[in-house]
Amino acid sequence: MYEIRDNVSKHTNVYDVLKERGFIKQTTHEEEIRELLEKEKVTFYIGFDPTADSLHVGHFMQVIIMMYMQKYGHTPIVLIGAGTAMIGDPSGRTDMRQMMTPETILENGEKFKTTFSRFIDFDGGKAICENNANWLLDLKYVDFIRDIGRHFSVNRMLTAECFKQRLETGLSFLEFNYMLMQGYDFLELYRRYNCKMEFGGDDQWSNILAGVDLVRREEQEQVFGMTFALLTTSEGKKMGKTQKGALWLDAEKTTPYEFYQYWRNVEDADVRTCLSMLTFLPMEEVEELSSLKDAKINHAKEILAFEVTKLVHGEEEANKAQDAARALFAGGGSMDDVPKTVMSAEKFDGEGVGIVTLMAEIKLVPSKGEGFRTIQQGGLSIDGEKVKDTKLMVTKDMFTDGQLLLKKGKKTFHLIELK
RNA sequence: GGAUGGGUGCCCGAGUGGCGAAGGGGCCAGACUGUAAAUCUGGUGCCGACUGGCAUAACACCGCAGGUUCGACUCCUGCUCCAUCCA
Repeated sequence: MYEIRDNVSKHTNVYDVLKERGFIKQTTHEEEIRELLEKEKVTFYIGFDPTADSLHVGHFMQVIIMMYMQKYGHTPIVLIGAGTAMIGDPSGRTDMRQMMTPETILENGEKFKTTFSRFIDFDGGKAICENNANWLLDLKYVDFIRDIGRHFSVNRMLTAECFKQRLETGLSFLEFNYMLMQGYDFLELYRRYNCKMEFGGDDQWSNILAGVDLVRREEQEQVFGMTFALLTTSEGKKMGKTQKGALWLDAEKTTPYEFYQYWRNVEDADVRTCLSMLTFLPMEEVEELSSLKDAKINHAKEILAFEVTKLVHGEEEANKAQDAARALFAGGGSMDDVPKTVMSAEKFDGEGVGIVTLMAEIKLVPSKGEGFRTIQQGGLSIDGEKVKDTKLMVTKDMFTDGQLLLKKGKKTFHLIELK
């Protein structure tokens, strides 16, 4: 469990804290929300559809919001969307999501739950974990459209931002229903837990409004919604995407070292946003670090990378990742935690192993063809020396203390260790 | 159900008988640098240890299956999926 320190902000109202950090994008009622958060302990919810087997950085932003809310005394409901995942949210998509089997959805949901409990305290009702499969799957079609469907105007839905794109490329009735499902979630949570707010990424705005509306119509009660900026680069591209796909929180899918490197390499222009939204450093410190210029900003990036890695993978892993990065890029330091493969020494007896074969074997390149190309283009070095010959045989005597460091391109390192 | 248009490599997208398929994006590498950006250059089917091999070996040769042809992404037939309009 990660604890947010008290010095994170001078503000006492979490609304001001979130505002200060640049999270808030749209609100249904700004003043009322601020006031409510000031006066009351509020129960709020954020939904997560288990469409993958690990959370990614986009989800993580939402988790951070919940951490802030919890720190300031409010009660988060983590809503696992096993029910809604059966439908698939069309928001911001140009094509339909692939249908998922209930088994995968269930499994993913379980993994989500474990991850959440690393950041949010579920003890003694301080947070609640719910699953909308609990009510959505048992709905009766006719009852549902009579009771809930009647509150939704198709005319209005069609004008909603989230369907705009899909009206051009095609939208099935299945997906069209997503909004009703999500709206209904809010109603259920209001009834069960007196949940008064729904938060989400800015792409969830239409869905959130649907819920706020529905609760008002069904219960004659005012509830609230708020969306948060999506994590984007200064050029508006989504952050947290790597060539391999998303940047996952699960160490199996994205190693702490890779995770660290991602943040170590963000663009100068994005340092501020990242520090502010993804770390709990006090704002003065954020300002100070992000105002560093030229090469000095690397210092800020190092802190960013360390802090975010620490948050996600713990201090020990963060230290290891940092040590490894320093050893590789700055020279010196411990090579213990550099990405590596241990291989048996006999393998390198006699003729040895072809360099390209070796590269492919340790997954430094996806195919041997790529390996040849890399070497031909001068993209590979061994222990700091550029490899010119694609026919190079790697033998035992090339290792120093049983280690050999391969470097592909500028930033990809891999250590081979003999055993 | 009918009519029309369309399915091309990671993505977008050209191509109407010689294509391992233009162009762009992305990605990889080189130069410059600060593990940044921008810019410029090269590369990007697979295999491989080489100026070679492979589509009767594959995830992967232009949606799938046949046919015409010396030769098919290109022509023909059937199927399938998508979009638009009509019912």
